[in-house]
Amino acid sequence: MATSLAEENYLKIIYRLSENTDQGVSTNAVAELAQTKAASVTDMLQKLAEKGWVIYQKYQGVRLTPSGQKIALSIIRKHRLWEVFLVEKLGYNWDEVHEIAEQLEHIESESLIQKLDEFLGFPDRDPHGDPIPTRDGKMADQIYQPLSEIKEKMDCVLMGVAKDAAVFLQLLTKLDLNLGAKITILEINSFDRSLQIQVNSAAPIFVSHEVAKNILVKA
Amino acid sequence: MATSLAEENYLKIIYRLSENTDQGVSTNAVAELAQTKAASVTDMLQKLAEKGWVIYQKYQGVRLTPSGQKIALSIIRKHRLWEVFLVEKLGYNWDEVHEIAEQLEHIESESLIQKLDEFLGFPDRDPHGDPIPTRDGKMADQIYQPLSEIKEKMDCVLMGVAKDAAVFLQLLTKLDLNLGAKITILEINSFDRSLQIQVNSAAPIFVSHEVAKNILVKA
DNA sequence: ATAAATTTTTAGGTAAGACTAAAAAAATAT
DNA sequence: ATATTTTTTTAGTCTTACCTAAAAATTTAT
Repeated sequence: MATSLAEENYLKIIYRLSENTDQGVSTNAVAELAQTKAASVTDMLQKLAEKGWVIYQKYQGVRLTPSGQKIALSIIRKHRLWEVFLVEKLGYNWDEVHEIAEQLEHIESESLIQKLDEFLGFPDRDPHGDPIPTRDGKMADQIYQPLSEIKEKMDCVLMGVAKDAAVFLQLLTKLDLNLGAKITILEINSFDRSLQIQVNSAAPIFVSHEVAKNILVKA
Repeated sequence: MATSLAEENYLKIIYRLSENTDQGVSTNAVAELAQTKAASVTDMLQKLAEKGWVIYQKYQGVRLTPSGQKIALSIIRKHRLWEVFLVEKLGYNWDEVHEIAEQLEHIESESLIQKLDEFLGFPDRDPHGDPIPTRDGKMADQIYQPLSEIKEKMDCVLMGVAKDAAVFLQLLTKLDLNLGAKITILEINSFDRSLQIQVNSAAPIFVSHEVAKNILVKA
């Protein structure tokens, strides 16, 4: 069945909100991410339920059916492949690609995505370290852990981010915290849980707990 | 001012229909290309006129204003650059790219098109030989002439096509009539104006006047 | 020049996807 | 346990872009 742009965006949002919980996703949470009003969300959830892409019961939140999940994953796959293209082939920085990929993810062509995937050398992570779902709708787990959970004195490598807001990514870039950066944790301050770290053996810097939570590393 | 997808398509269609004539473009002609009804076209023309993109007077047809033309050319520029990408980088054939480019042409990002243009090596023709408008909205003339206008015994090179319907392009491909093919006109049959030609020095073949009209060559 | 045919426009409606305001249900606090 | 607050839903509109049917203008044919 055909999916409209609005429907695809809702499914993607519901998917994202479902990742952390096995509860139904609340109307308000969806409204916030969709940048719309709760009343509009209710409307749309009813429509998505009719089409069989979500399970929705009044006041009980919403969850994706297998077919809804499949659609969401195909949008995410397209989004992430296009991000790889934008960074690897067109030379964008990792903080610049999100908006453009939001548009490109809705282009409809099976063959296009297959050929793009091949052109990019079948990448399995996007420029933010997020796994790219496979063609048959399987997505690898996020195997990396937040920097905030690494112990003092340990070494690790920056493999991804848990948040791709441009302001956050720009901060990381400014601190030389790029994909693949070698990080040594010198000290964790118990007061505010901020970290003193060394990036690529340069002079030590401080990062807040909030930042560390959103940096994903391989120990 | 922002342009919706529908508006962009109308402007593009009006541009195309204006290319051959300096008359206003008729409502019906637009309706046919837009695959919609004349009444819907009238609605839209009034809206486009309010926005200052077309000059429209009841029963008098429509023509683009400079700002409307600028929008149309930017859509055409995007369409053709994406076609180059699809053929040159992703390995599509020239008869497969039109539909996908119809979607990609509406992606909105100045920087994306600049970077794409650069990535492709600043091409000035698309895979069908059509000129790509420049960033500031200038489009080179179609400098090639139809094969149907070349004299007997002359040699020429296939530089483009005047029609990009898939069935036509597939026929050309089957006849080995690809971009750059060397064509020698052996004979023009006065009865039906069909041509006997030789392609890349292979065995002679016949093509109809209709086909010859839509093949663009450099003498 | 008038009649017939065609094209174009107007009028009135529909569906998608958003909105506001008000009502209803659920969650939280006293 | 009841009152208050918050969340969610319903009801009623709006805009965009399309539709059909009928009216009006234009073009073509006689």
